[in-house]
Amino acid sequence: MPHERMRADAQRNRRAILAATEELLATHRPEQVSMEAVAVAAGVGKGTVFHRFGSRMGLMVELMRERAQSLGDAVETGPPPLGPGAPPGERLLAFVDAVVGLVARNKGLLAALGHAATTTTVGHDDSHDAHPIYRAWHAHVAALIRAERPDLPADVVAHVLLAGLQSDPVLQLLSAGEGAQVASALRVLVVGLLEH
Amino acid sequence: MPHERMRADAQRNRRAILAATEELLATHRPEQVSMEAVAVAAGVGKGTVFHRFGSRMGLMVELMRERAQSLGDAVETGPPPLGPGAPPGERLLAFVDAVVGLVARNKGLLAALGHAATTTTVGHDDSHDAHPIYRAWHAHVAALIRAERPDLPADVVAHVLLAGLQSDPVLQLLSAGEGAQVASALRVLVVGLLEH
DNA sequence: TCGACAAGTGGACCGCCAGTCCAGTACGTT
DNA sequence: AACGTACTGGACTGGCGGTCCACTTGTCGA
Repeated sequence: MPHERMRADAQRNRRAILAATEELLATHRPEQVSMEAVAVAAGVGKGTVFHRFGSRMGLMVELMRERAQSLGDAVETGPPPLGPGAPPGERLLAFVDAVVGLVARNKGLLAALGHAATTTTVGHDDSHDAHPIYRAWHAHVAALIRAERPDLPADVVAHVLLAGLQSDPVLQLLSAGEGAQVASALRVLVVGLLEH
Repeated sequence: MPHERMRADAQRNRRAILAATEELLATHRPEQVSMEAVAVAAGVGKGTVFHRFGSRMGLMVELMRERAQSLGDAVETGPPPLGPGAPPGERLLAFVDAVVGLVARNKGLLAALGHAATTTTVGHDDSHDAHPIYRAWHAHVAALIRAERPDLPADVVAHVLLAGLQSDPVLQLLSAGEGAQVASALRVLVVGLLEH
């Protein structure tokens, strides 16, 4: 599991594959970034990609995890208002801004995750478990909402707020550089939520 | 274009295909409802399905259009609060309720639309134009928001609000019969929006 | 009533993709 | 140096959306 215990060539290929995926995602539409294309761009065989990441979903999640790492750290141990210490309302606003920024900076990746989620073979019965990053974000947002508005079904409200990050039209706004508008729209909704 | 001018057998097959799609969507996961499966279930050839609807997306949009017809009528010419006459705020709340109800009643269809959108070959350059039904809903919501809050970027806020209808986690809540919670969560957001 | 022609039909076919398989390769350990 | 194992690559599979075209069948004017 920890990358440090992997064979040197495996580590090298892991990095090459992640870098190639990033590169392709930055220059092509997500559904054009096939696993084979990634393998070719990384200079490895298709089997290697699947051996390492298991599936398209696994590859995308891993890439997303790297991108979301610093935000996760900031939320858990960083300084307020993102980190612990500030009142929940402020933390929520800060988180929304941060998350929109993160998604905007990685336009194609969220779309690719969504694409992978609907494309990936659904052989197993546990069907739809969202990717771990979404789960973490949702848990955080729901907890903050619950702290300010215990009267609301925080889980559901959190899902609705985060839905924008998976919606095609919003993703397109972000690609078009309208990240600031999306963030401010979300802020308006959150503020309205907090002010009873 | 008008279905009445079609040959009798073509009309019959059109209905059979739509009915079969509905049936399959109600009993299987959307990504398992392949065009071939639809053709078989309808008792026609694959070519007929494509001749009539052009693509997977076209089929799903057509089905959605039928389902959304009565809502569209109610909004344009029906009685308040859904139809014209009531203040924008009330119309917006009524519309949100109605739309959540509609989506809940057609669980699989929205997911299938989303799936079609990401799956469908993207040969042409006009890339992402959302399906007409989403466009209509968005225009309506944006207009109502603009009427109550001219200071906000109504388009963007409308996209964020409607995003829930395309988000997998929310769609799952709806499938689980939690439609009422989703509707109330959206109401809370809208109310917060309207109360400055 | 009938014949002709456009509209409708069906299913073989194409290219593409996620994911599998396994024979071969090369790293790290002793 | 020699060995076992984890890693590697690419041919292969199954299934998809969509195309093609020879064939059939409603429709409508004469």
